[in-house]
Amino acid sequence: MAGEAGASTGRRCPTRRTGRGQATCDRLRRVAACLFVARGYDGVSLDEIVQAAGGSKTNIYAFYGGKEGLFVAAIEAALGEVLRPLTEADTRGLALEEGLTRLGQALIDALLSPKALALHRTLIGETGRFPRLGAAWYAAGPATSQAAFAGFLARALAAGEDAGRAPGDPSEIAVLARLFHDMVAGDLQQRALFETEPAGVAERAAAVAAAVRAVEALVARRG
Amino acid sequence: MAGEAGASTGRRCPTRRTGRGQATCDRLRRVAACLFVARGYDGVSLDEIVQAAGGSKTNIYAFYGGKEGLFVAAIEAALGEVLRPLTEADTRGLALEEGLTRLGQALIDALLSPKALALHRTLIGETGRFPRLGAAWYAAGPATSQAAFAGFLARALAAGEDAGRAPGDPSEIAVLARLFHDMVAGDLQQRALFETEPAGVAERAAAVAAAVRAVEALVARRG
DNA sequence: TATGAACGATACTGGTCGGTATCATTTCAT
DNA sequence: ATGAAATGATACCGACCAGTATCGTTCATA
Repeated sequence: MAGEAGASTGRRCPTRRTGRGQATCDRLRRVAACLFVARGYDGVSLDEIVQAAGGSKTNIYAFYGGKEGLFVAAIEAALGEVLRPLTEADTRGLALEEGLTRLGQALIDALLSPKALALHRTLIGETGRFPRLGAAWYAAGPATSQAAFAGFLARALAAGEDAGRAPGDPSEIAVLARLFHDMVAGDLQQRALFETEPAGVAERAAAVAAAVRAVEALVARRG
Repeated sequence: MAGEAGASTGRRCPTRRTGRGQATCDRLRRVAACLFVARGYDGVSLDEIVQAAGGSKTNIYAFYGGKEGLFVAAIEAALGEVLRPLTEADTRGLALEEGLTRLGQALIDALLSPKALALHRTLIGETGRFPRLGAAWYAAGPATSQAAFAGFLARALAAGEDAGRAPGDPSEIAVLARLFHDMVAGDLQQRALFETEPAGVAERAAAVAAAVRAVEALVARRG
């Protein structure tokens, strides 16, 4: 409910923010993001954030309207960074197998990173209290990855060796992208989230390879 | 740390539990399961559980050793029930497509049920505090489903129309089962967990159908 | 039925936390 | 420079909560 708007009572949102104020505001958000991601909403107290970031609780109410506003701002800022390596991967000119393998590796490495796992855990627990954040996570996560896969698939299938075939219905490509995403991420992510140790390099590579082989089989069989 | 053992201090664990006591013990666990699953560990107070279930806080310490013990007992009891319809599904004698479709439907319906979603959300948030529960969830969830798929695949491939082929390496079948599981559950489960409305019947059926088609393509191509 | 253990209700304790109030200090526009 | 606004530090309030203590009531067994 509370964004960056002013608090209901007490200190008003400043109309003329100081340079120092802006720095404190940013510092609070960064520190809060670390702590919230690591230990969840209820696991972190405002006093702890203030102690680690400097400033005072007064700032939190002036800048973010309260604990909930700070949480939303901190998480939203952290969301975009998780899949950065995937969206920035350059796959132009790569053949189907090579490009999918590279994208799949980037995805699984991003998803199994400690930060992504912690963010996932924190967000899923707070989707009830902050529905907007849940939707934002899906958009910045699975939806973004699938779009990246679909973009590459469309190019690779249009320009591939079997270019004589149908160029690939967009919806068919979207399904393919979704299946690939799920085959790469599904099980390894679940295990990383619920068990203690995430999968090692070999297991990740094997999962990606299996998913790539499956997509190739689907492509070869498509009519 | 605390199972059903006695509390560290205060009232000791009774050596001769009364009939009424047993009933209260069960009622506490059932009510606690509902509340914990719905609102998480921190979201429920002992007073609330006691008020809803009858009995008194004293029982919680006598029977379960404290809040953590009650949480573990309640969640563990709830774990086994989620995938009941999947493990009880009878697929003997069914062909590949029909059996996979039935199993896939059972899986997705179980995973998207409100109870399973709430349990998933609660557990994932508490995996840090209760690692044992996270592992138990994976074992009772994905691992169980995959085993069910693998069992059916082994039978179907051995007895199928193309029985003349290799009977199917067990590890190959396990990979196939994992891929099928992930293709059925992955995206729809993510969306249900993070967005507000779970997918409808049509979308579920489409996801299952796509996964079944993919498995058929893989089976046809295997060598 | 008598008796000791198990159980239920309730109040209390020590601690934590979100949010507010207060006041001293710093910043910046004039 | 100067004063009004912004910021920092701190104390405080009310609410909540896990866990304990106490005592009256109920049950099971002998």
